[in-house]
Amino acid sequence: MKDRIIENSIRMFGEKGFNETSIQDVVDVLGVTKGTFYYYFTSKEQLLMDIHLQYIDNLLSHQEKIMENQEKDSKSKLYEIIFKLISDIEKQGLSAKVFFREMRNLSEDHLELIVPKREQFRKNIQQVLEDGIVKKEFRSDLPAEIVSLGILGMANWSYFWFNPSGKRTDSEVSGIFLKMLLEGIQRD
Amino acid sequence: MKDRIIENSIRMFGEKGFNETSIQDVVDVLGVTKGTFYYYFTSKEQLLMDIHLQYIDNLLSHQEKIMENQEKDSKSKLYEIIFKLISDIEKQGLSAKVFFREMRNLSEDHLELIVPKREQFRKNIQQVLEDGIVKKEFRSDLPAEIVSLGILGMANWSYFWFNPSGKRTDSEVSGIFLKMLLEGIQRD
Amino acid sequence: MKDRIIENSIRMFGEKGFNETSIQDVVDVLGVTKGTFYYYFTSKEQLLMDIHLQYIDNLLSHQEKIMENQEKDSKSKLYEIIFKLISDIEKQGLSAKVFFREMRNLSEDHLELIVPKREQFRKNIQQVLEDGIVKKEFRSDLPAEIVSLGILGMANWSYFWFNPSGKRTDSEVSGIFLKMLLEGIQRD
Amino acid sequence: MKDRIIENSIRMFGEKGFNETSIQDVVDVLGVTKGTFYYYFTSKEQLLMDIHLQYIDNLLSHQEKIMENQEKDSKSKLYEIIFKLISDIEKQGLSAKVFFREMRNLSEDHLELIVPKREQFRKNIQQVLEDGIVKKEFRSDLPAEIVSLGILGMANWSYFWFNPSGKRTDSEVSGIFLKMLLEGIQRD
DNA sequence: CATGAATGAGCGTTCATTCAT
DNA sequence: AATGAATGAACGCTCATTCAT
Repeated sequence: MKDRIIENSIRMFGEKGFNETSIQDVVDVLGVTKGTFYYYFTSKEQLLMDIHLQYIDNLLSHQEKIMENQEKDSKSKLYEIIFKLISDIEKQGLSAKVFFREMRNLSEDHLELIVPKREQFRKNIQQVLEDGIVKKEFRSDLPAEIVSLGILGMANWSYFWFNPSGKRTDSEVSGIFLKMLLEGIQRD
Repeated sequence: MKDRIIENSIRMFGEKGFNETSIQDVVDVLGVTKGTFYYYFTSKEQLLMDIHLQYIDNLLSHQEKIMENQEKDSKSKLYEIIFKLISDIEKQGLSAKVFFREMRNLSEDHLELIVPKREQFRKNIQQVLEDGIVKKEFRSDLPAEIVSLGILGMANWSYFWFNPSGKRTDSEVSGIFLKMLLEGIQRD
Repeated sequence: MKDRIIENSIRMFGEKGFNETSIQDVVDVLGVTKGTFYYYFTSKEQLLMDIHLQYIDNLLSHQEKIMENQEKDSKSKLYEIIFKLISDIEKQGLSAKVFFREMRNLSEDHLELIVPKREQFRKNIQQVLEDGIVKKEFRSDLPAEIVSLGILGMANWSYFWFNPSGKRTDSEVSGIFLKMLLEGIQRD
Repeated sequence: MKDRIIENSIRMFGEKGFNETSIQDVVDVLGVTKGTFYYYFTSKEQLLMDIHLQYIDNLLSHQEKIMENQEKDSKSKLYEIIFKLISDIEKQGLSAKVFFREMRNLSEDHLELIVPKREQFRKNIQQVLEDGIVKKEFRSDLPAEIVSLGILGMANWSYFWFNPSGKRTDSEVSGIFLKMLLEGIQRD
């Protein structure tokens, strides 16, 4: 039941928004009553926190699996991270939507748990960049921190416009973004 | 008074969010009553629309001034557009925050006015890219549409992290982003 | 201006209702501001009172003119009173609507002025009936008070259904009502 | 609780009017909170609709029982219908008051349900009249439609003046009205 | 005469939350 | 494990009224 509530509310929060979806809305769909909800969750915000944790933990563990791979070079890792972000829109787009849009509805206490994880995700990208600089794959005159933020922006922003059933696939978009990043758009 | 209400609510909407700020909150700060608010605005959403219009119209008119300039090459124009977006965070960062975060609270009717303007802003970036391709400043094998979205993402995302009083200035960040974009991060 | 306000509000109160019509609505149509309204009227209810007075005074004075006529018999007078009520729907239907529907919005003090006039109107009908009984025009075994109330009900109720541009004219309906009243609907 | 709310609001709407009675007023009397009200009703208007339905359905079913009776002649049926209307003032006078006065506060959608029922009630009276004409109980030269409206007016209007504890009983008044109707007030 | 700004009280409604059963 | 009744605080909004200018 707890899982059913989570699944359902991801869908509803993603489609209508957290504030726009009442607990009544959620339980109505499941055919149970509000009492049931409060048996499994201490508050609406707690549910939101669960969704956030589930999403960022999955993302982080996936990212770490990519990073641990010793055989791949930094470019490949970068590609895979970007691809993961963009392809996630297709696979668990609503979770992502909730994650990016509704974080501000978390309590201070919960934010203190989520923000570092989010920051960790960015730092991992920065790590990939710095590794690549050391391995002479990437140029060394651009600060990895700002570059990582630029990459994240590019990828995350796609949640606002990327349409999985549109004319470009996730791997196409990821490919274009990687080329931009690596080679630049300037004509040689 | 109307202007005072707008200024104040930009600040409050930016800091706490649109839904999290009640009209009572807004008027309390100004020391007036709710009646006064409704003397100047027909609804809370109308106020949000006013803020949106003010922001996007300013952005668009500035962008168009940049684009009209015949003497500058496409690279310079790209830099100026990116710089405008990032430096705006300093000057009217809260307006930007409201614009990027609260659009979903606009009514259908109002969205029909805002969305095309927002899209126009992106199309203008695409135009700069396409001009650059024709003038052989930019490579021609990357689709200008996706690239424009990547640029927008990079720049807009900075609203979530760019700190005007942090260790990097707006022009530094813009410069780094431009270098990334033009030359790529790959080592030659 | 005062008259223009009255005329206009009769129309608006009649069409939309007293509570449903705001002073703003009224002054908007006239192209003036609320301040102007309060220059001419001390309150919204005062305006309603003026409308009531104007209507009932006109009705009463007309009724008294009918009653004073020495040449007419009681039947004719009854017909004329009923006809006046029903034909008024055509000529000043909205005033009548306001009068019948919105009286409850008058203050206690104002009601004390209107109710006796309204009661006077009924008593005058009763008087016509009693005169007719004395003159042997009407049967004497029906209490004139209850009969007068029945007549009033029949006539006033027509405000809810009588349509001046419908298939029956005001004089037709008045004629039918008079026949009912005088001769009864029973077959001899 | 739902029934207690309905009963109470009939009384309050009847005494003060629908618009003049706030939900706060209603729940205060019951010693509960507004939340409770909205647990049982979706809106204030929904409550009004419930009251209307309850009233007209009771009236119609009673009327139909009268009409089905094969043993009674049309005159008796007419009497019983009039008597039902007038005696109802005693038994559920406030419901009637609400029904006659507050219908305009129903929504379009709800009106579409109530108006035909109200019209059905009048049509049933017309039917009794037409049956009586066929059976030669009533004269045939008066249009049954207008006569039915006159009868309804007479009876309904009594809600504005009939006082159950006054000097005339409901059956007295009904009797007088029936005599008026059948025999007319004219002296033979 | 008329305006325009402001008030303040009230209203219908929503909704997360509680709790006895 | 789940229900259903109830709470209470807040919210967006309306509107008759006031008053300095």
